[in-house]
Amino acid sequence: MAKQTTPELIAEKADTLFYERGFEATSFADIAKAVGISRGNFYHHFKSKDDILDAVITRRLATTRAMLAGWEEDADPAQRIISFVRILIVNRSKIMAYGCPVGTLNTELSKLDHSAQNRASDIFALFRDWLASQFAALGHRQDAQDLAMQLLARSQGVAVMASAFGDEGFLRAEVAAMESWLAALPKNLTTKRQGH
Amino acid sequence: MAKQTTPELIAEKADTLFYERGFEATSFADIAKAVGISRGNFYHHFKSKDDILDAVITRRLATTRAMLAGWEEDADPAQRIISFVRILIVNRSKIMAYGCPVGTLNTELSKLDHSAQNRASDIFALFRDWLASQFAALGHRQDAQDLAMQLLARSQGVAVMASAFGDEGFLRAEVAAMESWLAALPKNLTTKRQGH
DNA sequence: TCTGAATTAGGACAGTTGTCCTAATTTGTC
DNA sequence: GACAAATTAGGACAACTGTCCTAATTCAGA
Repeated sequence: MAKQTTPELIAEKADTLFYERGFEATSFADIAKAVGISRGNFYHHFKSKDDILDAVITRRLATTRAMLAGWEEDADPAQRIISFVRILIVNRSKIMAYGCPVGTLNTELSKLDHSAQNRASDIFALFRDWLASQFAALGHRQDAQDLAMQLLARSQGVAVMASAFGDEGFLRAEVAAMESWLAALPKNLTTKRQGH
Repeated sequence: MAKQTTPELIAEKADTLFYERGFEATSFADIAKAVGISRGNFYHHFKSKDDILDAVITRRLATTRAMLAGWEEDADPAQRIISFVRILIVNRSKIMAYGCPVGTLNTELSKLDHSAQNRASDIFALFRDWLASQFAALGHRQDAQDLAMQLLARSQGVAVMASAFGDEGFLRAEVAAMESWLAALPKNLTTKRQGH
């Protein structure tokens, strides 16, 4: 593994802190402590806190792309979608403690009326477009985007409720229900054409 | 209308600010300005910011109970549930700007590891239990709680995505889909008994 | 080994935070 | 109208915020 530069290390630690505590609630002092550098040193790498947020979003866009690319190794689009659904299981501890990193960041930036909210929603757009292409590969050309948004929204709802109630059982039940829903979707509609 | 006491007025203005900006991002100065009283005056009514949060949650519990009671005037349980779903439409402007007040408060308090998060989730519990009793009245005795949680989660997912993308079309489409789902639910299962 | 650039630590800075105190004012009751 | 209680304004307080500066250190290339 290549050695991490200081800006990369700052972005990584800030990413975790912004997720676990929120953007506003995380101070420079918190990040400095996590990285192990002095507070005043930040401004050689980032000119403001918003700049760090920008780097964190860029980082999340990159890790999301990498994760989606990894799921592409599975030949079956249905299995790829199941990989997406199962991140709820894989990350269940963090999700029950802090919610979904993408959803909660978007929510916070909306409230702060922060200009970076548009870039944050691009992370959602990555998932949406990737899911839509999987649904399209399953033959759902007409409603690929709708199905993608539905699944994305449902995952968000699960994350919010599981975190609010600390209810792992609900999370697991909903993941199972989403997999059943996926299996029950009509397939091989490739040649079917619906009138406009 | 009875004249509002100062503590009530503080709780009302804080309620709005906590919703629109978040709990942490709202300062005493912000609330003081909204109420029109001096900053130092707070401590005669509330001994800390957490005390104000407590009053805000108490207020939200009360307004939620009142709203649910209002919906009870409709004789048809299915229509009552539709009243719930349609708050997404009624409050769409605020939801697209700030998300769901209940969900976003729970999310923020989770991240802050705040002791009031349990009380905040009680607001969700009010909705869940009320919805469950409506589903039970529709004949879904066995799975009333599950259906309530599903509908609650779906609403939360819609609020998160509609706010992230600023997508009113998605919000409206999902409300319509939830109403269709409700209409398609099997009814009059009152006499049916499933084992155990 | 020398030199210029990159990186660092530590602190100064003005502003804001939640909290608390005191003194003045208003209020309700006799 | 007098008086005790409730309520108010305004500011003090230490701690913390994001930002910025300067001087010391480390590093890379000749």
